[in-house]
Amino acid sequence: MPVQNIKQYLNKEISSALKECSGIQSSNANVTTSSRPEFGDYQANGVMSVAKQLSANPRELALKVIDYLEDNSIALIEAIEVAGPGFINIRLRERSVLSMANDLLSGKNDAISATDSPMKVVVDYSSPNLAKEMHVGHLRGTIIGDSIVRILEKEGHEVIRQNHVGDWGTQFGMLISFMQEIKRSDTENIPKELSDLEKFYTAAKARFDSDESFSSASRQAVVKLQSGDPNHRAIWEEFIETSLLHCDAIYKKLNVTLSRTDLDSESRYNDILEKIIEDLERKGLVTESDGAKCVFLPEFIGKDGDTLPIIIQKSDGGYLYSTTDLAAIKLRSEQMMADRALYVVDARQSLHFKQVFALAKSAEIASNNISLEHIAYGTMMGADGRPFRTRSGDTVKLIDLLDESIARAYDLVTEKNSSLGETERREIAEIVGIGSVKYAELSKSRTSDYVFDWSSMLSFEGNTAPYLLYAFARITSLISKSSESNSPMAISLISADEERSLLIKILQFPEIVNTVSTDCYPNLLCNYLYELAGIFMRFYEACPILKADKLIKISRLALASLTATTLKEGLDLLGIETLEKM
RNA sequence: GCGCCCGUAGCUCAACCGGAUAGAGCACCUGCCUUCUAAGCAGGGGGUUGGAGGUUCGAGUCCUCCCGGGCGCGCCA
Repeated sequence: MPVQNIKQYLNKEISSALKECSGIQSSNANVTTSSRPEFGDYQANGVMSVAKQLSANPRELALKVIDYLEDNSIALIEAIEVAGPGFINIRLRERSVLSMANDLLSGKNDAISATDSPMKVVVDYSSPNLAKEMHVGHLRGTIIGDSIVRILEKEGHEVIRQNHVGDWGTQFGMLISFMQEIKRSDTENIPKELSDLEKFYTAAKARFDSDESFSSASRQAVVKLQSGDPNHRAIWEEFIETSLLHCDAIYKKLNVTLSRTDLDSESRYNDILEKIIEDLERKGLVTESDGAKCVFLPEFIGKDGDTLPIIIQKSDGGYLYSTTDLAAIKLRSEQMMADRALYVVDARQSLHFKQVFALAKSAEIASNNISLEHIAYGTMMGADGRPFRTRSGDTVKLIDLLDESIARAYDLVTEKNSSLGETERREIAEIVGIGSVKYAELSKSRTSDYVFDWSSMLSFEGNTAPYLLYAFARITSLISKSSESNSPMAISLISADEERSLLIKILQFPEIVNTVSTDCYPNLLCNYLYELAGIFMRFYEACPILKADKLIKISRLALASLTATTLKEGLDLLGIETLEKM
């Protein structure tokens, strides 16, 4: 079994050595990559805390661990030594590193191979509200979710995408009522502007907020829709289809893997919502409060120290988000038999999910075998530090942001590379523009709120997608210029520090991917790829390739080629396409 | 009022569940295109990690308090 994940491997080996030397079974070597290059390639930080438990001298314990490891001679390790208060510093053996890399180059091993414990994972993401067009706030969940899905699949898990679109809420009553009003009126100049769903929604909302009789008609309309009235149903279907066409267009443009078959609309649960309520009632969990059906779980305390309700049915008989979510959990647990269900949703909904998950578990709607996880992401803020809006108070349409990014990329490629033909520049602009926007979302830590800013979102310098794409394009160009491109390549020697750092960085790719698939932080993958590209750039500046002696030239070309493969694979996992030229 | 999240360079963000000298990009300054793509590279200035205590070999990270911000808290999703 070849070593794939170096960190994991070292951690396992050193941890067991530490257990052996200390007698403490819970010993963890806590191996990380070295914080400074002069310390080596990896370091073990765990000896000190174990030594404390024994009240032993940490350096002495570290020495014992090293002796033990040397007796068991681990091929990967070239040098190992104690440093500072009890760190263990490790330098990898060049021969082992080269052979690992060459196994990747020859195709003998894959950088990411299928896990031996595949899981069935439901990923609920994107989930726009179909009453309006997608706006910039929908970008984050869509992009992060799509990256997580790609990574899980790459690792060999079975992934079920679920786009839990909002198509069944109160706003549809409002839209239907408004549509009926327009159809009744004979004024020809009111456009039936379903092509601009956003305007239609805004107009309907204005009526809803200003006219009492309209808003109560709207509420009745929802009830009619939900009870299956054919007229209401027909108008509703018109809205949904229009809205889905918008979504399809956005997903296509964004290169997001969602399709119609992944739809998990709220409306599909309509018929079983009643059964969910009955089930909860039978289990004695439901309390009626002010006419609404609620479940009170003692661990949730709200205002004034009262127990917080989970409302599952409104006093007018309507169902809520909580109800459909419970129904979705039931499906995902009982029928899909998922091991994990990931909800990639804005952090502001964390209380909602805590409640729903807790209820699902205690009411046994979800089995004990499913792990329900809210993959929360931070809110997009405006420059004023409040959730993002434009000056007029409207949100920015997602499609406008994407088009702007592509337009700016087009101007830039025209300026940088005017010799390229029109269609080629359009292609480059598309990939650079979309890639930049996606990368801007992915590269920030998932949980923190972040400020929306056109210029940083659409920047093409520094830690951005174009930086990575540029590194890739340089390598493609190199390879196409070399006459050796067809001969089998291998990295035969390391003649410069830059080569060594690049090589080791490449081999760390699986470590990162593995971390992201469990913790769902794609920004770690972005950081990694940025560092990888940065190391490549330095290597490229410092080490001539095509002009080098034949042996070195072939070796460096192979290294560059492996860098390109890694970059491409990584960008692929982020859902970003690569370019041969830019 | 209660709960969750956050406060790191002028700005936007990192920091691998407590590790060694807190890193990038933008902006600013200085170099590098008759040699593999300058969307790049090399270098410079810029920090009491909001403040005060505490825990220990070691704290941006953990605990307490304070200041400041965001979000959530009964019929929206």
